[in-house]
Amino acid sequence: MGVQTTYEALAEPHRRQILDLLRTREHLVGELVERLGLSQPGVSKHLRTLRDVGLVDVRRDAQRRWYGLCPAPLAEVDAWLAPYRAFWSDRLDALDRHLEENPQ
Amino acid sequence: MGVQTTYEALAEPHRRQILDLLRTREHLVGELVERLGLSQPGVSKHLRTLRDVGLVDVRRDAQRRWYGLCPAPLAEVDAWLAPYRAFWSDRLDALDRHLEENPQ
DNA sequence: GTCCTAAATTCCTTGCCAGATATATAACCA
DNA sequence: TGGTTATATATCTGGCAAGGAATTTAGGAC
Repeated sequence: MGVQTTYEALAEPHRRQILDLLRTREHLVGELVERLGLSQPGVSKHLRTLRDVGLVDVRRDAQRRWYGLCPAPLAEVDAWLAPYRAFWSDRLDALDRHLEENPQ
Repeated sequence: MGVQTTYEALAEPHRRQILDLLRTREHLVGELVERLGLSQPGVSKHLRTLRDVGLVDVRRDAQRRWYGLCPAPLAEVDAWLAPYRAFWSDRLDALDRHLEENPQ
């Protein structure tokens, strides 16, 4: 139940922030709590959401849990974005041409 | 008020569907209503949301409104995604596994 | 003017999400 | 054993988003 798609998971700013942190290295829940300034249950709930959509995985270490990034679902978003990318790369090309043809 | 970020706008499947349709050509509200199977006010409200975050613009034509794509905000998402892209360019197999486990 | 069409806005309901507090689980240590 | 640490879950609440029906706005045709 609840958040089911990668897009929904990314809609929440704190969850994007968590992913940004996990991109550099694995983090403990407590570390994320400190960084985000949220309550511990709040962070745990976001991590649960991210895990449910496959953006994150857990490694147990005694009482601790190391959370790490699972980038695969982001590739799906990237694939959706792909046909749009042609759009603004075209426009940037047009801008480049315009600037070349109209030097300052 | 309401939806304020591109990410939130993209979280709603109907809105992504609208963008996909506008990618090919401009559309009238009525055309989108037919394609989406939503009520006319429902579609108008999604279009309002998309316009508020700058993903769409309108061209008036008598009583009609032609809606067109504004891809610029998607470039922002693409920029956020960029550092993650390095992750799966190494591991395209991870994407394959993910898509196999989550078929559409 | 009246009628018709296209789209936006208003109003209302329903459902769900984010957040906090409190409690539970579980592993370590003395 | 009891106490402490780390994290998860339960419960509650406020707010807001999505949807439809009804209404309003605005333009065009007659």
